[in-house]
Amino acid sequence: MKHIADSTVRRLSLYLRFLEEFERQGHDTISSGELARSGGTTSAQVRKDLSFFGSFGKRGLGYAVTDLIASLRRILGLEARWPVIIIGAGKIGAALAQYRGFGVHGFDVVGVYDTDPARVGERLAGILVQPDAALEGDIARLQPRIAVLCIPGEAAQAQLDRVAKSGIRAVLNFAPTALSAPDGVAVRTVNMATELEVLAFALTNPEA
Amino acid sequence: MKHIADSTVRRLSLYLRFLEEFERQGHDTISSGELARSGGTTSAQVRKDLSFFGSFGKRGLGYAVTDLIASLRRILGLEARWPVIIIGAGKIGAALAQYRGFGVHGFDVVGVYDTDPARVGERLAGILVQPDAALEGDIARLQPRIAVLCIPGEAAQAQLDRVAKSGIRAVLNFAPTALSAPDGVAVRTVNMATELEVLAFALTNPEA
DNA sequence: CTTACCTTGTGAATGATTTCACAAGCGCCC
DNA sequence: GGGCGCTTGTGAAATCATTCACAAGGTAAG
Repeated sequence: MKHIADSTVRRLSLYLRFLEEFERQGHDTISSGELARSGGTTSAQVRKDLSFFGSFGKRGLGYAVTDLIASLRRILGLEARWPVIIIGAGKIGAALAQYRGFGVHGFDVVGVYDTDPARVGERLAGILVQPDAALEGDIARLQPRIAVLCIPGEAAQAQLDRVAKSGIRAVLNFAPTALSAPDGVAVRTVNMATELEVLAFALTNPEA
Repeated sequence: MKHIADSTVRRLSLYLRFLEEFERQGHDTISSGELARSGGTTSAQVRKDLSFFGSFGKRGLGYAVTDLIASLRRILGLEARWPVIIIGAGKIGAALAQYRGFGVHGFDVVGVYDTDPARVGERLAGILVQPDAALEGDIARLQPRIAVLCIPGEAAQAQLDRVAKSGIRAVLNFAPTALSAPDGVAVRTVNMATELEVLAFALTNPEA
């Protein structure tokens, strides 16, 4: 397959959000233009994004909402559910573990881990917090595909390397550090400081 | 000023993170190559990013760490502190309100708001949760420059429009919806579902 | 002072992404 | 069936971002 740009995949996910909303509102079909307006992009962009994966619309009519949802879910790899582990049961980790939107979108939290004995044994949304030492065994047993790191920056690289060694190939990092990703491991970092700084820049340079 | 790409600003923020770390480790100077290696980019990229704003290095020697930190902070608009309000004191809002990293990077949480009477009056990291109705008055009084939305998706657009009307020009959105930004308002959305879906796509299409 | 060695800053080249523009397809109505 | 209005899918063009490559400038040592 031709390489697909990250920006394209992000937009596909966004389109999926809107299509789900459109479906709830009872719409049967939608045009690239309507989808574009919801997502702040252009109709040509929508069509180009989809064209990388095939042809999903009917000329003159638009896209069948339900079919397009199914196609996008297949494209994004959401036909099966993805087991996820959360590493770190602090404020952010606990908030994520209890976030129901996770499950709605096809991701199941199958484990939560922490090094702090005071947190081990806590129950978060039906999951018992496990000791950090249980990680390798649980990865082998539960076969999670994605790890979410909710730990301090200084611990993040070590835990990334550790889960990578156990076979995890996708990591979502909330630690405020850039990580160097082991070969073949997809890492995405969500960094609050960076997001705020981009906003500060925008406020400081209104014209840029 | 020439328009600066979003990707450039994000990298500048990343460079700043590394430079702070380098400074702690006692380094006086750093070359574009070293900075690039830390941030997973190339030396030419580092130099090009900086060149949009001026000339900060010494040929043959590299960059003076402390000076470059100061320059980046000035470029990003971090010379003054930014007052921030958090709207929504649920799991995520409360976690953010208590996150110390906020303050470290020059952002001060000056208000937390919630519509739920049960949450109003709670104390989060020294801030009392205020009723939603106090929002307009507090914005006029406290002059926050950034609002962080930690509320359900269906409420997000309305609250965005509301704070925009009160004069807020930068919003960080944690609600799982794309928002249409009023004119002149910078909005950044952090969407967990999208991040996870990008990872699911990467796992499903290892070659893409 | 001169040479050897580094590293920056930056036009030019390349590569990637977005936008344009239009032929082709479909539904509907007469 | 033919014409009209609408919308897709897609090469080609334009724009935007990254990488290359090298002249210019600096340090250090002899």
